Amino acid sequence: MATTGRTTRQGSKGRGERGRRGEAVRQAELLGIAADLFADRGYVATTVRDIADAAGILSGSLYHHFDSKESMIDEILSTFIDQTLAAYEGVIAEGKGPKETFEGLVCTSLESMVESRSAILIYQNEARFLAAQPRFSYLTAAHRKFEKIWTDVLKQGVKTGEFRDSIDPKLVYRLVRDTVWTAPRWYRPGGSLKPEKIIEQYMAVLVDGVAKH
Amino acid sequence: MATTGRTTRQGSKGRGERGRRGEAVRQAELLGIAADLFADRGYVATTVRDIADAAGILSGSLYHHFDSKESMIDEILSTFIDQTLAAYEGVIAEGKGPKETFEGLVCTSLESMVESRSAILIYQNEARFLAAQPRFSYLTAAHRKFEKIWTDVLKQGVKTGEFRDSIDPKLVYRLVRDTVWTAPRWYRPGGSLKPEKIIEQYMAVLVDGVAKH
DNA sequence: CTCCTTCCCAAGCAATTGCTTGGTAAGCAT
DNA sequence: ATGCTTACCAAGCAATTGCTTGGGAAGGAG
Repeated sequence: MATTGRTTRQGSKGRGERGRRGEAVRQAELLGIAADLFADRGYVATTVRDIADAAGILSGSLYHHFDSKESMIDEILSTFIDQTLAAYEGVIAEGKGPKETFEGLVCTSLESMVESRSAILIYQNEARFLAAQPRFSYLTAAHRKFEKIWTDVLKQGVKTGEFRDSIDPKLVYRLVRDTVWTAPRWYRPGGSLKPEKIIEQYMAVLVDGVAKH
Repeated sequence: MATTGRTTRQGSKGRGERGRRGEAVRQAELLGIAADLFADRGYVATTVRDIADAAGILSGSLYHHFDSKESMIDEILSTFIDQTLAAYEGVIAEGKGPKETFEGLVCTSLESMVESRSAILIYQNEARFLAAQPRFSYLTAAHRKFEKIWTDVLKQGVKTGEFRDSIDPKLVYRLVRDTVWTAPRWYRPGGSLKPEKIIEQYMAVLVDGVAKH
């Protein structure tokens, strides 16, 4: 096991590449690699050796940049949540009506699939298990903020009469949330199915349903 | 629970049975325990010792009933898929119109939350990773059957004019599927939120949307 | 040049993993 | 009593896990 032929790490690239760059840059690089692996193998199933291999270094070397495997997923998730929360608040800040705001939230969520696909997948797949640990209590907090943002918009829409008053905001929030956050599971970046098409269809169904009126 | 409720196999009918009837009962019992653990800790994160502990036996004793941990999840998933496929085909067999059939499929899927909650969660969380292995190729096959059933109904509805002709059957199928299969993540059996309420709200949104017409 | 820091390798450790082996107590039939 | 089967325990093994330690090569600063 110890005598794998992988000991010569630099492939085509020379040592010169190992020049001095910002630590933050290298960290972000490694986090991107880790996020991709966590996303398509699962966090527990991904070993630190997997991550190191994908990065072209040895597993021990990862610990020069990170305290632990856990702090990697921590960084990935907290960054994603900060971004998402900021994006949502940006939509709210536009001060439009409930229907347009609702559409804006759906749109924003689906759009983030392109640049945050891995993070969304990790959040969807692992957050539920991680949230039990104190370290990841911010996940539960974020969850509540998300819920408030969405349900407020739905309630407002019912009040103004734009949304049907028979809807249960909490339940509809869950439906919509599950819908938009699960799309990255089958969405393939760069595929023939464009995000715009998905947004159009999802928006149409969520707002008007599948039935003809 | 650990009471040795020995099955009285007095009849001893066919010799082919070889007295394995008690074994099937115990197996189902252990599978239920394993399914619950897989569902709320994840398959990889659940150890065979966890399962054995929950069952009140030692980990090695599990291997009297199962070849491997993998064959446990295999059994759980294949059983779930068979049940679901049968239920879907039952709805189709009623021979109703597209809208009622669509509603029947949504209803059936959500209803299965009650008795197959763990299995749905496992299917949602682990199938994507497992499907890569040849042993679990039936997951991909089932996936295709599900897709055909749903999209056929949607296409039929467009043809009869009950559904809007602007919908993309494949995309809408994904939306609906993700929606109904993700609900078990937050649904709590025995809670105050009844499945009927969820079904009613989900049906309303998916068919008619949130907007007032 | 020398010193210091950065970023990595080489080796390995303690714990945990899925699973195996050999044995045994209990039930039932002959 | 004898023999067979069932369902378990007790012990442990090989592999893998996250992580640690000690060192070494490279480059900027003095």
